[in-house]
Amino acid sequence: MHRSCLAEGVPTNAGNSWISGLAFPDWACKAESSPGSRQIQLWHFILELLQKEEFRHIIAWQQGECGEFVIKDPEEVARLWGRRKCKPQMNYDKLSRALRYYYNKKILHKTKGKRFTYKFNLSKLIVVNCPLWGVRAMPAPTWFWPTLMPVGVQSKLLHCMLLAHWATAEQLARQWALRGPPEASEDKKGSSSSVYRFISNSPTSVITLG
DNA sequence: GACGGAAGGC
DNA sequence: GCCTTCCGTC
Repeated sequence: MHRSCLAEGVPTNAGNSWISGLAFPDWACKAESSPGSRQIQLWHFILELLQKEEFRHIIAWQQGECGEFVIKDPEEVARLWGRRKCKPQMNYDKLSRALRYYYNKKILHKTKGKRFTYKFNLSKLIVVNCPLWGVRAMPAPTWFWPTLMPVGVQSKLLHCMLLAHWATAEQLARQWALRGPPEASEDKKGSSSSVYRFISNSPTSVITLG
């Protein structure tokens, strides 16, 4: 993998990634896993930054708002993005233009009235198998997991599911702090496909659910 | 600051 | 396709 201009301090994909004490496997953060592109996508990079404690002073999840985040230091985020893409002239004006292209794609939308605040679109994301939302684990409906699913579609679905999990990771961490992870509780029994199971398993095993 | 059109690169 | 760059508009 050549990233000669990758600067120190810029998040990479080496090893597992963490958010609020939850481990994400390598594949979850692989820039190269982005469908249709061999290069990292901006929204993926944003998620990388949001995952890491060390960048919390420049970009962070908005408390109490699932999927919403605030860019606290726009020029610094742009600088990091520019380093990652080997575009030293990158600035927030250009980065924000790229973010605005996500509006039509329903990946992001702007939180009106709040400066530098955006929100990942979670409205269409998967709510199944999320204990926090009171949805007991159930087999994924057939419309969601078709028997024959193109690789690209699988990847997109996984990205969507990841987003959903990221958005609830804070709450999960709090729950786990009180009750311990599902593997230590009775929740793991039966056909329950908990969030923990999704996170810890390989994408292949996730795909075969249902 | 935020938006979106246009052109262009890869 | 996904930006990057530039720019006019609000």
